[in-house]
Order: sequence, then structure tokens, then C-alpha cells
Amino acid sequence: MTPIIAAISATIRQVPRGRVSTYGAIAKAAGYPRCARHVGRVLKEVRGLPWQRILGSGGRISLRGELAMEQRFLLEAEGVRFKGRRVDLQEFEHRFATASRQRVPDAKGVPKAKPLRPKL
DNA sequence: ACTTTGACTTCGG
DNA sequence: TCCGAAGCCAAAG
Repeated sequence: MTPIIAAISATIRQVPRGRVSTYGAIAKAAGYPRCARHVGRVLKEVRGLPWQRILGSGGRISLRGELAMEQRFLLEAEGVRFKGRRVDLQEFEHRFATASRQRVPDAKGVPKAKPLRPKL
């Protein structure tokens, strides 16, 4: 379990029944903005997560085939309503309390502090 | 150290 | 609204 996977898993678990979040929002809340793809990776690998509550940008389901149908079914079963092919995020998106924890809390000393985006 | 791999996102047409 | 391309970045091999 790498730190990023742990952080993302924990963040996903914070989304309550009847609410949803997005890959990008989870990534940001977990302290890893721009790592939306990793959220997908975690959802696939880690078992026991409320995977159905995570949607793509705009509240659209980004899965294909039967999984997509199942996701929609599960969400509607817990009270999340769809407007066409998407969920109204204004109404159902979960707001994380502490907006965003910042980065990985270093376990040891604080030796390597590299700029987040060296390249700008 | 390098390449491939995504349950992604944004932008143009 | 629906693609395609480009950008993204840690993990895995």
C-alpha cells in the first residue's frame, strides 16, 4: 500500500451514501491534484470501496458496458437521481470538510521537498 | 532508468 | 452531443 493509494482510498471512503464525487475531486481532496487516473486505478484494485459513488467529470458515468448500468442502478438505489446521462453535481456532490489535506504528511524527517510542478 | 498503462480531463471541431 | 488528440502521472514490469 503506497501512500497515494492509502490517501485516495481513505478519501473515497469519506463519500457517504446518497452522495457522489468525481475522479478529479477525489484526487484533489486526497492531496494529489491532476491524479484523477490514479483514482480509477485505486477503484479497480482496492476492494470494499463505495466505487459506485465516483463519477467522471460533469457527473457522467465513465464506465462501459454492464458496469455502467450497475453503477447507475446502485446510485439510484441509494437516492442519487440522474438528469439524462449525468448526475447533478450541484445537488449530489459531496463537499469534503477540510477542503483538502495537503500533500503527504512525511513520516520521518523533512528532507526532500521538491517543487510540485517544476515545469510551469 | 525506461516504457507502458489506465474506471481521467480538457479542448477543438 | 459525440469523437479524437493531447496532457497527465504514479505504478508496474
